Amino acid sequence: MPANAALLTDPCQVAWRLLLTLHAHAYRRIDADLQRAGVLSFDDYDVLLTLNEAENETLRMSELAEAVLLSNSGMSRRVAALVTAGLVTRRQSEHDGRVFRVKLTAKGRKALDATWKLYQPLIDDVFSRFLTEKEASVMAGLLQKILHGTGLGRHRDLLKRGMTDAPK
Amino acid sequence: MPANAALLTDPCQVAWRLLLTLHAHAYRRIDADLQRAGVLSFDDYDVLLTLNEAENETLRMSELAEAVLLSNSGMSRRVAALVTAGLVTRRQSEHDGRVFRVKLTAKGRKALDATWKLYQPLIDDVFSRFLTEKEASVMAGLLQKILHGTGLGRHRDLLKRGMTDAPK
DNA sequence: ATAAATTAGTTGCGAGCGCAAATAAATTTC
DNA sequence: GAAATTTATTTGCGCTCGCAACTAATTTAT
Repeated sequence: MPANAALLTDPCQVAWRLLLTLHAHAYRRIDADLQRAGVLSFDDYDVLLTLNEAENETLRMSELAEAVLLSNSGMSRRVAALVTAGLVTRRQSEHDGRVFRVKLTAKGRKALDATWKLYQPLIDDVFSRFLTEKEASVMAGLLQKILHGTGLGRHRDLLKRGMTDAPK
Repeated sequence: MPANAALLTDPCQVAWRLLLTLHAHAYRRIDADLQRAGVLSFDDYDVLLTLNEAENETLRMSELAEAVLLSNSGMSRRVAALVTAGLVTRRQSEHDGRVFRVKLTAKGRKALDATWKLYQPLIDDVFSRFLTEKEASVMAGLLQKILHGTGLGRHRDLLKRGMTDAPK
């Protein structure tokens, strides 16, 4: 049984699989709790947070889609829902009629903060409280190293001096 | 901007978010590559791998669903598809007519191995190759610590002497 | 023994997603 | 400067999922 044996001996494989398992458990649990609390869904939170961190709190559809790893079509529908809910606005660019810029509304910012109040302790519940600050730093460093290595870590450079240079 | 500030300073929050980002990127990329190669999907692979690791290569529907974090209904449909594809069998228990046991077929085991041949280098591409063996061990240790802490790490105890005691 | 309650698994339904085709607005080509 | 190409975004369609309702099999209660 080659697959089995390799999994159990190689620490990389073990780490990879543990990462998958932890993500699955944590995501499911947090998403369920957020839904039960009646605040933003995990995925909507991600969109609004991305907007909140963006220059002027605006991004074009495609930028938003790429940032949260959603297809353009998926983002199109999701933004439509967020507009209906009054959490963002979506208006056509004046310079280029093809692009639509999405912007966080005051209500959206409020929803973001309200969700964060619940989200933060949930992260703690399933993740943070099992790590010392030092361990968390080590973990963050390793994750960042991997993300940076794949060439995909540039967009969301959260660590240290990450916020100073624009995503370009 | 409270949400923003907290994210950027607390290493736990940074680690958590990096984990989400890495998972999203890696999952998408691996899943796309597997699909392009025409082997098992990531999710089907997970089911078959779980069966492969199980005692006698059989599990009941609900055990399988819980192991891969899928709803019972979802597993019901997925197993139906796998049966059609000839990768597993599903037969009613003699002792208790309510339970159905799913079992890996020879063809299923073949598909598992074929997928693994492609899957392994993909894991390396997006994950393993950026870590030394020591770093991978550290990472695995931290992840395991968290999973164990949440009380959800017991089912899949991959590290060290994990395979000796049954899931109970 | 039979009715009520419990357990295992499956379907109806609505929601969200990605892919590919369609639309709309630039830009390039000739 | 009109036609062809390219770019940004939105719809059509089929797929998968989870929840709740359902069916079937077993256990418990009386």
